[in-house]
Amino acid sequence: MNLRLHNSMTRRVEDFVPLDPERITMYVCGPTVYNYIHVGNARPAVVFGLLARLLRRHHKHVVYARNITDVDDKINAAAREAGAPIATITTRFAQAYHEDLARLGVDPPDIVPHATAHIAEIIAMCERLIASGHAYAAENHVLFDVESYADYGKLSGRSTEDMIAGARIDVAPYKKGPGDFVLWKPSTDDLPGWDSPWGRGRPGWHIECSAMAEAHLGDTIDIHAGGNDLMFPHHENEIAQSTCAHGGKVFARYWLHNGMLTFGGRKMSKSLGNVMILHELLEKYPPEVLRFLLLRAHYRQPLDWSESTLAQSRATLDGWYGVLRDRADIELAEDEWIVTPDFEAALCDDLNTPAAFAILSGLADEARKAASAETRRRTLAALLGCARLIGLLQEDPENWFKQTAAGNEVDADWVQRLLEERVAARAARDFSRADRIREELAARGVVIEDGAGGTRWKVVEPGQTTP
RNA sequence: GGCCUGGUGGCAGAGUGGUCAUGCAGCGGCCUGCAAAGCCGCGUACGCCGGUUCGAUUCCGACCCAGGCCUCCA
Repeated sequence: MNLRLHNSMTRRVEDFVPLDPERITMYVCGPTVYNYIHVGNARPAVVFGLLARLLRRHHKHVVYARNITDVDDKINAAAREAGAPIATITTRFAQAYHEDLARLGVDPPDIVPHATAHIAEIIAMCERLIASGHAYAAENHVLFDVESYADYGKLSGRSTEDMIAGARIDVAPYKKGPGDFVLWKPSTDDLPGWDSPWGRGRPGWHIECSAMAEAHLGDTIDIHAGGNDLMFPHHENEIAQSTCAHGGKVFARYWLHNGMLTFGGRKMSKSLGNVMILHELLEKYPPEVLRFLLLRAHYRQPLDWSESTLAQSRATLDGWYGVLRDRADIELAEDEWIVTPDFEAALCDDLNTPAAFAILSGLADEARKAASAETRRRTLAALLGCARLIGLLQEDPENWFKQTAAGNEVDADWVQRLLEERVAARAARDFSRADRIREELAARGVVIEDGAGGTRWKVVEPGQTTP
């Protein structure tokens, strides 16, 4: 495998060469757990989860950490609003996060560090940064001194002057420089807090990732990934903290950033209110449709979420499942499934999932049309193997076509009864009656197909929007 | 205003200096009692203007447009 990845730090696609081939380390920024996530938040988990899967195919020891940030002012606000303890909120939504992602076919990471379990490490890192002159305490805060780190701004491509020119930062009086950011801040009695050398307080936003990456993965990690909206200030600040806390050692060797999901042409974001909640989408759509849609565009590109793209995704998967259903006579054990070199090469080319799907379509085509039984068998094994790698076509083909959307429950016995009546009508050449039965089924979203082996049926989305 | 992406056929979406992406939708045909599914066939797509080149959608420059970051954000 020749894996190539786009490194945001250099802005180019580079060969991935691990620091230690015996232990590959990857850190992905996870959610702040104060509510259900929206699909946009699921994109990095899906995309970089796929990357982890790819890495594991060729490296014995991949250590993949994806954190849970469970201390944050938004959590405090959510807890107050719900009248519930903070831990109730964070536990509930962290669990929902893991469950919802599992349904999307995302493998759990090796390590899921929680910020509140690393307060000692956070405090220790603050102390080290103060001792080395990169941070200072002021009015019960600890702040990072941006001026002390010459490379500050390198990842996001901005200079300290640019940032000051932006001037939208509220400059607190205790800050030495306007760009300095908080590592530790004081807590009032009603807020969660921990004792520290600077009084009772809590960590600022960025320090937890630096502390957790260090604790679990080491000073220098291979891959650090997240949404491109985190490049500044979150990742920039992580780099500053970690690099300075580690005597100038490189923090992350490859920075990967996924593009944003858009909805109605705008970034899907909580502040704009144009979000689609993953938990709710999973009630309405087969999870593979959501997963496929998330992988249909290259991960660095923006991806628009719409009824149309959902319908197109469903239609494409229907086509592939149709092949599986028509080839159900071929017995293939899972260990006979294979991943073709071109499919893997597409994924290894900076996760070019659209190219990989083009290959999958070709395999589906061959599996259906191949003249020889041997070729059909081989291409079907490839279709299943490649699809499994990318996390699709894992459902039973018959069930796939009978999946119902919420509010469109179909009684299979009822369908069966009508189909039998229709068989009788057709045998009697009473076609008008047969057609009335078909229309009755169609009204409930059931489409029937007469074939050599009898009549089969499938459910389509009621009121499905035509792309 | 600064920094950064991107503008590809009806829609979605890869890619490339010189025959092909791919998917969805559509159209014609075969098949079917009729459909559906399947099969066969069908589309002078690369924002605009210049430049480089034998040749540019692909490289360079200007312009227009869209989006992202600069504030919490995947």
